[in-house]
Amino acid sequence: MTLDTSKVSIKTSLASLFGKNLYEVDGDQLFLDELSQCAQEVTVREGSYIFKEGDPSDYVYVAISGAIMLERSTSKGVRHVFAFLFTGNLLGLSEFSVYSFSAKALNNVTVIKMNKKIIQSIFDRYPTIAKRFHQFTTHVLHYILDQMFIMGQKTAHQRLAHLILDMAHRIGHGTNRFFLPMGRQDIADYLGMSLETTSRGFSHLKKQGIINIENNYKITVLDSAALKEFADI
Amino acid sequence: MTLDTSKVSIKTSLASLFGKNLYEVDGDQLFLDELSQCAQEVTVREGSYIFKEGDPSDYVYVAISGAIMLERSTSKGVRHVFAFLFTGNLLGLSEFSVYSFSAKALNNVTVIKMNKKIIQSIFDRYPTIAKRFHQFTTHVLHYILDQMFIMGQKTAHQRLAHLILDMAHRIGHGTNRFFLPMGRQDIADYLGMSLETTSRGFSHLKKQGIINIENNYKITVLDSAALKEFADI
DNA sequence: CGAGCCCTTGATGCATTTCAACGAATGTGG
DNA sequence: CCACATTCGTTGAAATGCATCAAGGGCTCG
Repeated sequence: MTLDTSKVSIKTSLASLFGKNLYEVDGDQLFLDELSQCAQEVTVREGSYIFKEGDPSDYVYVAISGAIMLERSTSKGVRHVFAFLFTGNLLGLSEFSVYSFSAKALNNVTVIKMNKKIIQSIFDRYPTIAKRFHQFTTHVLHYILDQMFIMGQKTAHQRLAHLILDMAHRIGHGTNRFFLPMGRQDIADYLGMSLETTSRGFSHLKKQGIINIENNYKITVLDSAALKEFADI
Repeated sequence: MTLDTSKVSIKTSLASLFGKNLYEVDGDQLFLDELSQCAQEVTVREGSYIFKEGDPSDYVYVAISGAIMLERSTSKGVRHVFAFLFTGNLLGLSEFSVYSFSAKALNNVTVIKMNKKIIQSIFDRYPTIAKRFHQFTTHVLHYILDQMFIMGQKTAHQRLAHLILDMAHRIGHGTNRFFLPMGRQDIADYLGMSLETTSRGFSHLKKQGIINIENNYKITVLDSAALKEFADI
């Protein structure tokens, strides 16, 4: 169980988690050495689960590459998608003994898998790292609050516009062309609408000349200002 | 700026925050002594704000009595209600420099007001307390996730049924009779629906014999099983 | 008693879901 | 390499849910 912390992809992901200048701070190299002892690089194939709702929450994960979907289902089979995660995002930070949702790989995914108990003990000895970690939790809280706001306030098409803007930002990193890793049904279950409404939303934005769609998944934002206006930001 | 930590109401609230056996743990009396130095009991009149969105987030609050509503407004005047808080709930745990929402007193409220910087320094010296505090953050996360799940749920009336069950649990504490501290508009802005739909939802549940309503605010759950069935849990 | 506030109820139109059919892309076996 | 099945997305039509507009009722307080 060792982790190559000199690998660029891993560096990038850890930096986005614990702070950009992680490798510059005094004593952090020690932390990284310890981390590499309790961490492990794992690949997960498209469609399979990193962990499932109800599994003992023994590990914390950091996404290195690929796209992950957090979902939960009711006993009656109704599904809800909580989030889409990408490089640098953290999974499984529950304080509870079991995960309260499942994490599904939308494509081939690599993650860093860290033993929660060991990482906890590391945190006890590196309070600066622990603080950064907990700051991350409140950032997540902040993000979810925004998401809740969107869920409550917007019409279905506006919510979709907001998702596209979010994806353009998180996947496209500023460029206006990106590849959606999830299907229409996933988006529908994320935004709380039907599959058909999602599809109509895409079609509508395309007809308006605001976005372009190739092959269902390849999206280009043609008029970013109009999209923002439409999303009512 | 001193706090009477022997007062029963304060004991109860702190216990619900930091753990039930707070007063029994070794060294925690010391923590409480320090806390009492940086904390203050404050009363807030009905309708006024404990803090507002954009205020510098210098304080953390714990609700002692009364009901609090967390809300946010867009530039265009659209309001969203994030949460209703009661005895023992924590407010203002943002890691950001300003609050990202406002906290309004729904009735006369008393809170413990704690200086964030001082409490932070206390946490540095009492890691056990700090850990409990951060655990609380993830509990909030958990709660909000549930809320998001409900927001994605099918019908408006189902969401309302969820809220009633939640209130029965949190205000009524198991009994089936409780007093709603918020108005129909607040509920509407919380569940992402119109005032009228909220009202119709209440009327519908009343006609079905599932709940009873006196004086608009006094609610009795007559058939808890039916209400759960309706909420589709 | 009247004003003001909040809640309720009704009517109407728009947004969204649901049902259903079709089309595009992908993969499989003959 | 071509039918065929399968999966996923699109589109249309009908039904339903919800918001909006509008009016009325009950409560509280001056």
